[in-house]
Amino acid sequence: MSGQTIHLAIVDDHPLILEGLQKLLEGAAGIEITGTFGNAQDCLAFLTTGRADILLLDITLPDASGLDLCREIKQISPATRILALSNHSERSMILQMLQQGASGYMLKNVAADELIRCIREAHEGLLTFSKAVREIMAKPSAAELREIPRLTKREKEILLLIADGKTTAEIAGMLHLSPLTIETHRKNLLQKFGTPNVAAMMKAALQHGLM
Amino acid sequence: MSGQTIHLAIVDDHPLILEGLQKLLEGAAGIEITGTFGNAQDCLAFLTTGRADILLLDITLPDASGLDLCREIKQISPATRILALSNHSERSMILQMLQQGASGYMLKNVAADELIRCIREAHEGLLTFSKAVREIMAKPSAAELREIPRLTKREKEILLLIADGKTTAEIAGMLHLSPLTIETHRKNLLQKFGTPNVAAMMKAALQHGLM
DNA sequence: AATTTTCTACTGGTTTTCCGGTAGATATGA
DNA sequence: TCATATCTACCGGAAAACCAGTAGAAAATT
Repeated sequence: MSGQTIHLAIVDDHPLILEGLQKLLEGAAGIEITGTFGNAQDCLAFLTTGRADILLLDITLPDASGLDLCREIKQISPATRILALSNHSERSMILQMLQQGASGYMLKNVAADELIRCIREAHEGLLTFSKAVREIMAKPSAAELREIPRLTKREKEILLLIADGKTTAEIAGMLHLSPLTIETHRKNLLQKFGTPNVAAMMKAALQHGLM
Repeated sequence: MSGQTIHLAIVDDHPLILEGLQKLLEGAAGIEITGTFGNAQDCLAFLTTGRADILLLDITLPDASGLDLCREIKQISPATRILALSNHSERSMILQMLQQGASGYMLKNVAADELIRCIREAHEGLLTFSKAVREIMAKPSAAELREIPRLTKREKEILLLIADGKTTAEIAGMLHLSPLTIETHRKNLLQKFGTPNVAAMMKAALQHGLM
């Protein structure tokens, strides 16, 4: 693999960005741009027959979100390594891209030499970020660490059972408690999360990493 | 910061690991081990008064999960950078640690020089992983990419509103549709996810990254 | 143009959740 | 020992979700 040509594809909705990246990379030894696309659909069409070792992927596209496209590409072309290239600098977005299978993330102000380094590292099968992204990721924001409901042991146990789709009656049977007891716990959980129903509570709990 | 002594704390439930790490690091210039703990509680007690620039954190502890401890430490001591040091090599676990605010992750078989490099990089405010972890992260498993329900545009729209805690009547009002239409969409969503109710559907949707 | 998919809306009913509380027993902490 | 927190259980009822379908219109695809 080392010494082989890296086949690179790029998706970005701005032609100027595509032009700029091509110019930036044309001097890079061992990197060949095999396709550039302005939207998700063209990229997907290319990948069903074409080949890309590395895909530089913007997150904001006209016909799909980069998150959805990332997940879809990893499904149809698992060997393609995806590097997000985006102006989105929120830590949560970076984590979501990783969750969708991306192998790395760079902000659009990345320098040429760093861009090339990241492309090479991704090609080597390594998770890779530009330095700016590594700094962002090492700094969880205050919002992300905002007060998360402190659940008692029993509450957490019941929350997990609710998440498994169990009804109040089922949970009562499993824990050998009265359904009215479970109803009280549910009520308390909704109050702790400040949510009107289970749907919103599940979202909050998962986003806070309580499950 | 560069040239300053790094105050390092370590949490692991195995005394032999604590001993081994101390031995491994005692020759490292600029790294001072300020505390070692065998459980979550002792570590938390230390951090309420003591100080650690970097915390090496095992995930399996006798009195708490490393995930919960990570989140809790970041809340009481946001400046402390946390590096997970674990035998857990699943990509999902790594992502969860990042979500709880960790600045990096290493497997326990990490070499001494790499361990020291990661400690230094974390101290510099950078996200950092051992090479083995970078390789794992760049390789989403097949299970993670398993078939995810394909939602229509309208279904996704309604799913997001459900996740925001809206009732059928509220969603109907917002979208100018009949509540009966929304009920049909809900039924179809439950069938696509194969879940008995909204709670389980929310869990599945979030874990698949559909939101 | 024909077919398929998506979206819309409906029936009549059952099940489940949510509401806004009260309150005693047990466990835990100071 | 005392205070606090957690867990347990209850009231009566309204609101909401879930069930198992049918079915036509519009949009999208072939």
